Amino acid sequence: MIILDYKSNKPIYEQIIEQIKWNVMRRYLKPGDAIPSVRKLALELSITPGTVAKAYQELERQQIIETIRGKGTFIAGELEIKPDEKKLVGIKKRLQTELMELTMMGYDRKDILELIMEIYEEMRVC
Amino acid sequence: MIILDYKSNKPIYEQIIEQIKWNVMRRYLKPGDAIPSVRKLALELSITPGTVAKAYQELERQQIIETIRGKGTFIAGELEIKPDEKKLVGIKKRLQTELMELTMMGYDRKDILELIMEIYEEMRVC
Amino acid sequence: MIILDYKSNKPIYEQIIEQIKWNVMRRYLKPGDAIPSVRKLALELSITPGTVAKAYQELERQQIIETIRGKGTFIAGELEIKPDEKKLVGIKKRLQTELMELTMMGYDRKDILELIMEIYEEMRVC
Amino acid sequence: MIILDYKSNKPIYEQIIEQIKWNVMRRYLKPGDAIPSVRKLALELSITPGTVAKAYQELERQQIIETIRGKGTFIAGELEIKPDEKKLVGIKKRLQTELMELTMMGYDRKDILELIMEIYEEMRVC
DNA sequence: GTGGTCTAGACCACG
DNA sequence: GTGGTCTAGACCACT
Repeated sequence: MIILDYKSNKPIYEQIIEQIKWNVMRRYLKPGDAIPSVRKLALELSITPGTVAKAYQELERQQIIETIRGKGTFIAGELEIKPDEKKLVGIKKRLQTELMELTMMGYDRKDILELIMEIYEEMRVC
Repeated sequence: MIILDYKSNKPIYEQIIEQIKWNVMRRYLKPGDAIPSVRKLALELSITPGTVAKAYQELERQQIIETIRGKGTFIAGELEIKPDEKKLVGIKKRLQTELMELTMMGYDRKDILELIMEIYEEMRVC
Repeated sequence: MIILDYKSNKPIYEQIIEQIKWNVMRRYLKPGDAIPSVRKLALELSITPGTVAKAYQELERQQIIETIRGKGTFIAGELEIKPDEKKLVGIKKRLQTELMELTMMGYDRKDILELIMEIYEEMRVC
Repeated sequence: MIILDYKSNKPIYEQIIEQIKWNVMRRYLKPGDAIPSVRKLALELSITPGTVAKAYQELERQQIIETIRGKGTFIAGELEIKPDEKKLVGIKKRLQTELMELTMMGYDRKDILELIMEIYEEMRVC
């Protein structure tokens, strides 16, 4: 199940990518599982097929899904967990920005760690 | 000193906002300090004054800076430190996204907390 | 329908903000209603899209409207109704100025209250 | 005594005009009373003489003060309280805008009248 | 199509 | 000198 937030600044297609990746990681979707066709998902989400197609293209580029012509789209074999230094640098930069905002809102070290823990737990449940 | 990354997807005016906030938080800029005029900073950064003005206006809206008509722009006296539920929700959402990315890269709870602490300490170095 | 007074000292973008707020308050625009696109309104009013965009961005910050990427702009679901101390101080200052002017024109307490009531009733006519 | 708010959007010279007019109306300044020279007031307020001069010019145009060459500047003879329809229309428009803002902040008829009364009483005291 | 960002100018009021 | 507003374009990402 994918839930979209149309008001978010995050593009719809990125939200789809993120949620499918998350489902794969949490093993709700396993290698070989079929995922809905572009049209079907587009209908389900009431968005244009182009947006879904864009998400699927990116997922295929990242080798998370595979499209088999005439058959459909499937979760790819195995996820590689490779430490990506470049990606980590980006994450750290963005985390730092958010931590700065929190600090300016009056959050101290304890508050921030508590918030992070809270978000982490919420995330594991969903 | 403000350094722009023209290749970043982050808008230039947001980069300016972030770096000025940063300088305020690290006490490089103190209440009452003047910041460069719109035109001067625009010249320095080789961008148009409009872009700098947009950044300054947003900073004023957030009460980080104050403009005095015909005089210039200055760091505001009191910093906010007011709880803003809406803003916090946005921050939490963005933090969750980053935490998800980390989890997908193999980070567990301990690793994440360590990373956050590391970023926090880097940030606090005054 | 928005009517601009080009001779007014009030900036065009503020006039747009005010009139849209006005229409929302009088229920001519209801939550979920679409408002004209930036370009369309700009054409209608014979102004540049940038000016309309500025008005829309301020309205979005005030959570009067919501923009959905690639779709358009809509009246927000919930209207604020949150006490904003800073904003109230500004309003009081401006009201005091007008009350002073009225007093200097010979209005006493009764006259002022009558005038306020008259303006209020005019405004409430839905 | 004149008190300036440098952070206000209201121009300094307008603040001076407003406060002198107010003092005249409240009879703290009576016809024939001398007011400080441009330079003296500028020194007192730590502003440039040009700004004071601008205020005095406007006050003279409105026949509230008179400049006698070589003698100084004085409060003019009698204030005419003439109902100025054009001015009243402007005041009503601005009052309506503020009332709209208050209504959108959740103020009802009673709240608004109370606020107006409160502002009116504060004004009479100062 | 939509809004968001940016450029390169201009004019204005203010001090 | 300062910031505020506006114009008339442009390019971009998203849907």
